[in-house]
Amino acid sequence: MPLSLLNEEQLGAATARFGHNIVIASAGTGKTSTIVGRIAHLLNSNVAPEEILLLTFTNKAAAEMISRLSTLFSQKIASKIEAGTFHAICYKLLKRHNPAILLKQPTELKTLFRSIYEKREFKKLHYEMTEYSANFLYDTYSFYQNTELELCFGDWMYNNRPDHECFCDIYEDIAKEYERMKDRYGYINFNDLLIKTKELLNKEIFVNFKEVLVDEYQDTNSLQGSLLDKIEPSSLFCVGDYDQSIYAFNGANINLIGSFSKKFADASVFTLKKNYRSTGLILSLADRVIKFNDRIYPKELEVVRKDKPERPALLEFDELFEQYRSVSLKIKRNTINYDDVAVIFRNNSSADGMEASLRELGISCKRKGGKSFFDAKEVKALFDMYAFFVNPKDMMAFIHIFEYAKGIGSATAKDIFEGLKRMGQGSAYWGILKPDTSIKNPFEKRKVNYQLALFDDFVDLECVSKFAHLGLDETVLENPILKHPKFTDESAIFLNDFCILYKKVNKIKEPLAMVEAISDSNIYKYIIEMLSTSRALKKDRSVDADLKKKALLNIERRVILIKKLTKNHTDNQRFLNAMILGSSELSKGDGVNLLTVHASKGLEFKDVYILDLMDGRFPNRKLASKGGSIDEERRLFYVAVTRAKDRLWLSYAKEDRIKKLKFQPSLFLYEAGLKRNNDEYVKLSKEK
DNA sequence: AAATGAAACGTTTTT
DNA sequence: CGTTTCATTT
Repeated sequence: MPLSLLNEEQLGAATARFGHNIVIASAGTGKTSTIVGRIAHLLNSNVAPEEILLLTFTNKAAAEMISRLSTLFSQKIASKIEAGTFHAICYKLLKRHNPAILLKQPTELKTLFRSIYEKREFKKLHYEMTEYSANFLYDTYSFYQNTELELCFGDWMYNNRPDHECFCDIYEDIAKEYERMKDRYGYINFNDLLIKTKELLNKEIFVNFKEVLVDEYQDTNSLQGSLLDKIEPSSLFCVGDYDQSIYAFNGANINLIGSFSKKFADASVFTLKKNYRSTGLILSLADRVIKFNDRIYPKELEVVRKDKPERPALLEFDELFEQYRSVSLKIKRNTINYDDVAVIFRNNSSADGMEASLRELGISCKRKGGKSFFDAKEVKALFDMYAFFVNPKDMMAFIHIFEYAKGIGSATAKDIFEGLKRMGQGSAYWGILKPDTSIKNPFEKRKVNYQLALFDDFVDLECVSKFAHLGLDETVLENPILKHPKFTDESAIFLNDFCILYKKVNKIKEPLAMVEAISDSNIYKYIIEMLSTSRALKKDRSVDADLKKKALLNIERRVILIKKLTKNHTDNQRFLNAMILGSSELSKGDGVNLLTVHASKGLEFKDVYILDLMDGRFPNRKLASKGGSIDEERRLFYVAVTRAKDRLWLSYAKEDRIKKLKFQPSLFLYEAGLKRNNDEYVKLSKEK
């Protein structure tokens, strides 16, 4: 019985009556156990597993809790519980009602946004003002969608940035066209998952959950909050910690947790105070610092551990890389098991130096975040092909693939895609596999720029027979798409290889088989040949054979990793979706954990080293202008510190010799009482 | 419209 | 430092 393992305060929360319950759970107080206990209690009270919805911040967290439940109950019961992130759950629901949706990577839709943005003329209206960049506007729009529920984008922009009044209409218009374009292509992004689900709940669809549980409630944003309102469960069980709210940049609305008991008349508030994780000295350090923030709920942490603790230590260094090297050395000397160690930092930029230093000492480490992995061109290319094969409507994927063909850029690639669609009666799928050869001209007549007079309109199509000598596949041979004047022998072969692969993968349902088919194909080999060559280019434009070999090996390694990722996946669509929704959740190998503070959320380690505690870097003062606050930075510090179970080191360097920067110690080191120098402290405090 | 070469830039965090 | 964006050429 899991409930018997809970302490009194946890048990009280876990067995709370149906209704609106909020649990204020400080770091290390057994939040996860309480949620698991709560679900156990529900199941014991004859609530059916499919009547329970568990919303977590990461899919990993959801999987962990479900796995814990499956040991308590049966696997069969545990797997029936709806559990996942807001986004994952919404995706599931949407897909059920509209199977045609295509979830795309955020950067992908940014490209679409930019293409719309770039057609606008700002300067003609106001010479004296500079408009926001497409990038900034996209991010701002995304933030708007997560936080604003009433106003339209233009009005919201006007309220927030009145100096941009003259552009607000254009901004709004861009956003509207962006929405239209997404609709037209069937694309959706992360925000749309929530927005469209909300719309769905507004009309036809009802979901019926006896209880909805929300983990990490402090990081819920207004949009997610409104989604909860729409679901309107008869019983709501939210768990969070005000002091660990670190997602303001994503619209996390700290007021949701603060106003919970005002919003619901029947609300019960539970507080978990007993900390099992950390030593008293670590906790008192965390507590000293977080006390500088305003309190919403009173909070005293109770230290449960009575073992004799090691004092958290300050590490001071003259130079940035000396810090990384010394900390690495310290880890080597101090550590029995590298997996128990975490190195935590505010900015990802700290990771490279640290990783290099660890590697130098032969210490293995793992970094969270597949960002660089999924951004690699060879990975993108593979997944673009994958995406198109699974979903031939995906025009952007098609364009990206064909940009690799010599002489074909995005414009021609689009022509080809539209052409194939026409050849297949509206579906590129048939346009490739069974083109309608009776169509003489598959291309739209377009207005070309006659002023440049560079190219003719596509009135005079080339003859398909000019590729007869290439020995093309029968489906490609007669395909009128080859009439496009941009096709050369080389790009015709590219198309040919593409079609052959398409035919081959057409019936494949297994992700692993799919990845293998793609990576073994001629066309993929052609692409990685291009990539490795360009990576091995020297200044005099000759190819460094050694570098090229290395580049190919790197690519191969990534392909192997992709193959590994297909493990546990049996469905193409789901695999692809998981790659997008959980692209940052993979971490590989074992060894020291290198983590940003954000990534460390919810984790715990015996030994924790916090790096680069310099004013400007942590706290990151650049962010103040962008909606960040020193309070939020302080919460980040609090989260980082409370990851530590046994030992804690706080480290900073006085200078970056490479970038020629001098640093002051972080304000938080003073607040923690680790540094005493009143002049500096007063100065730093004033700056906030 | 695409390829090539030059310059700039950028480092906050996540689904 | 490596990638991304910009400008120039074909």
